[in-house]
Amino acid sequence: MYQSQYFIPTLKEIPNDAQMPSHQLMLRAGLIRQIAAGVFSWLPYGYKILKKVQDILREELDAIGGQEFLLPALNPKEIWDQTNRVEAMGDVMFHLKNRDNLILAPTHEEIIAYHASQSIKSYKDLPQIWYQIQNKFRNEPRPKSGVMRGRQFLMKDSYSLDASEEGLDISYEKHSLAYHRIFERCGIKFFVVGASSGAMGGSKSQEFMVENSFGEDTCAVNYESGYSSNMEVAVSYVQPLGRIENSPEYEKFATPNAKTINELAEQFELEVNTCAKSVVYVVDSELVLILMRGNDELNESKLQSFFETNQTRPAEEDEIVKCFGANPGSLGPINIKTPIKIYADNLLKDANGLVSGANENGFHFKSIDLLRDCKIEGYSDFRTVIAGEADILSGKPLKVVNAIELGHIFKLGTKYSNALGAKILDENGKEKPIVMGSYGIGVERILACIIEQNHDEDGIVWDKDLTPFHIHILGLAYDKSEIVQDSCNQLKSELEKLRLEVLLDDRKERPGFKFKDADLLGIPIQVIIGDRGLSEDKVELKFRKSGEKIEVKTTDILNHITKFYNI
RNA sequence: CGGGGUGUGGCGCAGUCCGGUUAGCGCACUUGGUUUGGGACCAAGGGGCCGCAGGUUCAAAUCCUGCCACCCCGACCA
Repeated sequence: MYQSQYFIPTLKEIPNDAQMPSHQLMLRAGLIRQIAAGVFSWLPYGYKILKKVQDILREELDAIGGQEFLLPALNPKEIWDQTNRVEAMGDVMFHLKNRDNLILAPTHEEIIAYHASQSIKSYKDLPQIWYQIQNKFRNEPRPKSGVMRGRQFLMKDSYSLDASEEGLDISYEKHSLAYHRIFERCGIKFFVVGASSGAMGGSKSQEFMVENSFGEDTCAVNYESGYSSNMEVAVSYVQPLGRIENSPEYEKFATPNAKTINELAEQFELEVNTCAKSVVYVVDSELVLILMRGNDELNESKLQSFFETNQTRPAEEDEIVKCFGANPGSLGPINIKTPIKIYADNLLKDANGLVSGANENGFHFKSIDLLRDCKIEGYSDFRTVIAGEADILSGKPLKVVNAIELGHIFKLGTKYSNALGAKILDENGKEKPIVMGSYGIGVERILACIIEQNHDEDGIVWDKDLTPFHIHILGLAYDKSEIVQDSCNQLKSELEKLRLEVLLDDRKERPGFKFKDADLLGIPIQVIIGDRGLSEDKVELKFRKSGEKIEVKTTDILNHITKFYNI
């Protein structure tokens, strides 16, 4: 490819709209251009590498028996009504104004289940793995970070269809392995976390995450022990409070200036951990009290999975006052004006000797015994893990990091097959719903993550195993020097015979300009060919990653390159 | 949806508070010349409905009203 004829509009300056390094570089190196918030065009240089990422996805999915589909972006609303997801998705789903019975598909579980229901009738037809690599449409409230979160985005989605839970386990495991291979081949450092299944339904679910300060998820990790978990479900080892010997009757005492746990602990010389904090939530429009240890923070995701609902919110002050007869700051499990259900964090299980609010402004109780003095409906892990706490695997400190969700694998179960009537007859002639799994990867996110992990101040640094071009030939004074032209073109055709992809900078630009552009584009090897070197029968080789530059004889250049690419 | 910010040539910005030449600068672009191994220099050019609409005024990029777009924080995120 001659660069003078290749549309690759590079930018010297960082576009004002881009914050994330990968976003900046994708714009600067001419991979993408934004067309609206969360909507991007892929330019030739970007699309070239994006297709290579897709090749990897296809190879690895084909390797586990996947079959590629091309599914429509326009879907009949009727099919989506059968799983009630038009309502569940709400504003996230794009609707059409002038064709009300169609929607833009945000994902394709329904369509897959629909096809299965039509044509899969027997356990003998299973298992199947069906996948697609296509644009999905979601009306994201706030697109951000370039292709990281868009309203139209490319997704690899696969779906497994099995006759049994055991079959699903196998399909799920196959995907897990395929995902490991995919991300390894992309050269991405990642980790896997257990995740909450959210509104998708289903049982087991894991996310493939990439540590990144711009990531929208938060995870607790310890790379040494291998512990990693989304903060939604992360746990750590913390000693429960337990019971103390001496357990007198609880007793009210005045705490006029103590509104927070810290103030209370400080003024009365108490252990923060023995103060039970009262957190009031509205769960499915019912007020509940959650007792937390000291300054532990309630984790709303854990609360939601405990109550199996996503309808939760902190109670408003007026609701609290009305129910408890006291203001926040003096709340506790005893003497509630209108008794409500009380739950407590595992660390407080059966504890005594606690201090908590007396539900009377300015007063607290001490020596509370949860076994004796109040009724706890249930204990669970409600607390948010804090960085530095002990990892449950190794006891070593946990790190809390931001992360990008690259892939997600789900055991869906029978939710969609039941809703769409995707049923089979088993060995005994008994009708059963197909057991499904769903497995997604954000294709453009892969590219963004590669660039996040492989760039420097000069530009992108592609890996030799995944790069738009293998060699970047920089012809210095190409337009003036016939000998440079001949030399460049000869090398180009020799390399192309070896099936290596070559970008030849034949533009009428000054050397410095070409060097800067080449570093920005990030092709692994630059071959710098100019009159100066050729006069001594030499060219220069620059390795983008290390920055190392070597002068080699023109007769040796091919050897160096084939060695680098192992061919 | 709440809060904040920004819209001026392809990109990055100044000018807006305090209205008044022909709207300016750097990069990019065109032509000519000199240069040519890390984003050259000189000269001459081309390119703007100053986000859109309405209003105030003799006069609006600048003041007022409404709207739109984009970015950031939050909420949300199958």
